Amino acid sequence: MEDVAKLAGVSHQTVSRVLNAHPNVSTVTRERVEKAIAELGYRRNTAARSLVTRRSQTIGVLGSDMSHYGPANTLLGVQQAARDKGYFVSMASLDEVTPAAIQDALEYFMMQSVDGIVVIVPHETMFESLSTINISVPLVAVGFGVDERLSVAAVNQRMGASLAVQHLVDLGHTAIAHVCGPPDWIDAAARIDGWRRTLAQAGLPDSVLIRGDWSAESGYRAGLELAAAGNVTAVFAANDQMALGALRAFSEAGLRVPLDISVVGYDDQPEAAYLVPPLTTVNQGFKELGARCMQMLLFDMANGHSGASSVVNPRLVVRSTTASPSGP
Amino acid sequence: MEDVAKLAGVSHQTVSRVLNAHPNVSTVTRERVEKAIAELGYRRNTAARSLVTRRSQTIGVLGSDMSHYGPANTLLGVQQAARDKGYFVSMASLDEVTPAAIQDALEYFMMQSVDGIVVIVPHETMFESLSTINISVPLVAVGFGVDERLSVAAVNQRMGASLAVQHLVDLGHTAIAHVCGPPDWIDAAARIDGWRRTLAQAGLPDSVLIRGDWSAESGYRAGLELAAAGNVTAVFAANDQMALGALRAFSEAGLRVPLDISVVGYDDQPEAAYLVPPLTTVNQGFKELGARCMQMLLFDMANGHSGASSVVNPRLVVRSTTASPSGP
DNA sequence: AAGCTGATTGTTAGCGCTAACGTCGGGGGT
DNA sequence: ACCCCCGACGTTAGCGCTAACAATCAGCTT
Repeated sequence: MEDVAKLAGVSHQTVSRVLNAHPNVSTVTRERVEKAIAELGYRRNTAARSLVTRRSQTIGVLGSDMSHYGPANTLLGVQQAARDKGYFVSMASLDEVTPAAIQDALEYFMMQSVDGIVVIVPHETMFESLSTINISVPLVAVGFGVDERLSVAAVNQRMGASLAVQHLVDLGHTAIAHVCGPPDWIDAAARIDGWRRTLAQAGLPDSVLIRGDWSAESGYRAGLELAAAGNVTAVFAANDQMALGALRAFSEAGLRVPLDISVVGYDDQPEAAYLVPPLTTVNQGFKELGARCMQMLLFDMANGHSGASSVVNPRLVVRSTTASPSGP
Repeated sequence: MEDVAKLAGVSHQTVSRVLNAHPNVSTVTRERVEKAIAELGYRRNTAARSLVTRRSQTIGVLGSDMSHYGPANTLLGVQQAARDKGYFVSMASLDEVTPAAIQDALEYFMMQSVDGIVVIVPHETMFESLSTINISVPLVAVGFGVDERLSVAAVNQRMGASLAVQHLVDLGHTAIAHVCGPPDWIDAAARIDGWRRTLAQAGLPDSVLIRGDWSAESGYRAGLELAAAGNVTAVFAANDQMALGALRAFSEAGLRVPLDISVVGYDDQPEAAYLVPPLTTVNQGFKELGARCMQMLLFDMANGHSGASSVVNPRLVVRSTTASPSGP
């Protein structure tokens, strides 16, 4: 930095002012300094800066289940948003979602003195752990229910489920099954709830609920089961993978989609549009979610813990796996 | 730190010595200091430490295609190894694998003054970019071919493919198709190569090669195609997803696995063991790969660029989708 | 007993940066 | 003409830590 100052014929402090976009620097000087910086390929030392500003410009992202579409994309969304805002992201991923592992990971982030933490661990267990653990930096949880002790950014899963189910109701379906995700997953529970409420609101009775595990395999099994029973005209699957499995099961069972049975997925994975037939599904907008996350975290970092929540609305994407039920 | 020193009745330097496990500290003093540290919940300031040691204890991990099993798990492996070695990991993921995006991400890491970089971008494009770009910290690339300009940690894909194909050859198969991954993916090319060489070594002619895109869908289509042609008794799929798709296609086509046709996958995803029938596949040992990566990076960080390479040997996992071909 | 050795501890000087304050000069009000 | 003010810089003092050196003392040797 001293070198830059010398080359530009100013003091190191003026260089600092230029770097920090301080107002009281004349245009001439600013340009001279910028030229010197470019010429020397100077980069400011993060450690020294952190030492005096007491901020690391780093946020920690705690994740789990990164092989799943949702968590993986949420991570990417957060990471991109952080980078856009000039933050670095440090990540730690949980092999097992236990209080001890969570504690360890948070301790790791504290060692690094991160400025804030984003938690992407969509399990009830995590929710419980967070209520007990007390951490000294702002923390935003992704995908949890609203809770005054926690700042939360989430996709409105109930609304997403509602969108899917209401779409089927509007088409005239009255028997709408749900293939849900595994227990302990918060999103799975929320989607079940949304499915149930929407049926109730439409004055329809509860329908078949089959437990899956997010995998295409489990969707396939559920599809076979539904095809055999033959008592529904539509299925709402809690993710696209399971919808894919169900589609295949129906095709094997000789059921035509959407003529004989309608299918709605959830996630809008890139493949969804290229399935045969293209899958009607629910888009969650992970980029947006990541951006909201950073926004909340920045707010909490500036103003202290808010306990606020930011909810992203999912969007129904109608493709070709849904239609009105054919006559009985 | 001064507080800890005061509480322990020593100088701040002695506290520093204890923290850095310096030899010349008496046991009594060490214990007193440790007690004081515990009592005050003291954590040493990373920024100040970095400022003087000139190391950030952070490595940057550049990744792409994190929704795929391979890259995602490599990242997890590296991340875990880094944490074990006391390093923090900062990540940046590429939306698109272009020289500009790569350059940007590396620049981002330089701003953060990472101590080293791990690149998990399994594309030919990345390899080309790395040859031109010159970066001032040690860099280890994952999964690339050996190149003296680059330090590389990789799974021996050719061997993995060989293991799979040789297993089929040993069972007596003579017509072994390959469903490969998309172009530009280094691993896909290496597996094709391994398949081809092993056939040649066994004195067998080249067989059917069908291009997939890693998705179950593409494996399914390939499976249908192979079933229709009926000219092979075994299939080696370049990943488990495609093997899964092929299994389904064969089942639809009335081919019994492994009686009528054998299938070998690649990756050993957790689901592989639970498919029906359980899938014979190749395990890549991502944990090990991550550990090797860190080992090489640490070496290069200590001794300057080595251009060495560390190769992890994959392991064939024989389950129930492979058997000797039935008579003609 | 003086001197040397080595183990243990304390003292000092930065690492590179920013915040706070000091300085300087030129323009406007009286 | 005088003063004051304010914008545009420079100077100084740390942020919390570690490396290098200085100091101390016990246990030896000569």
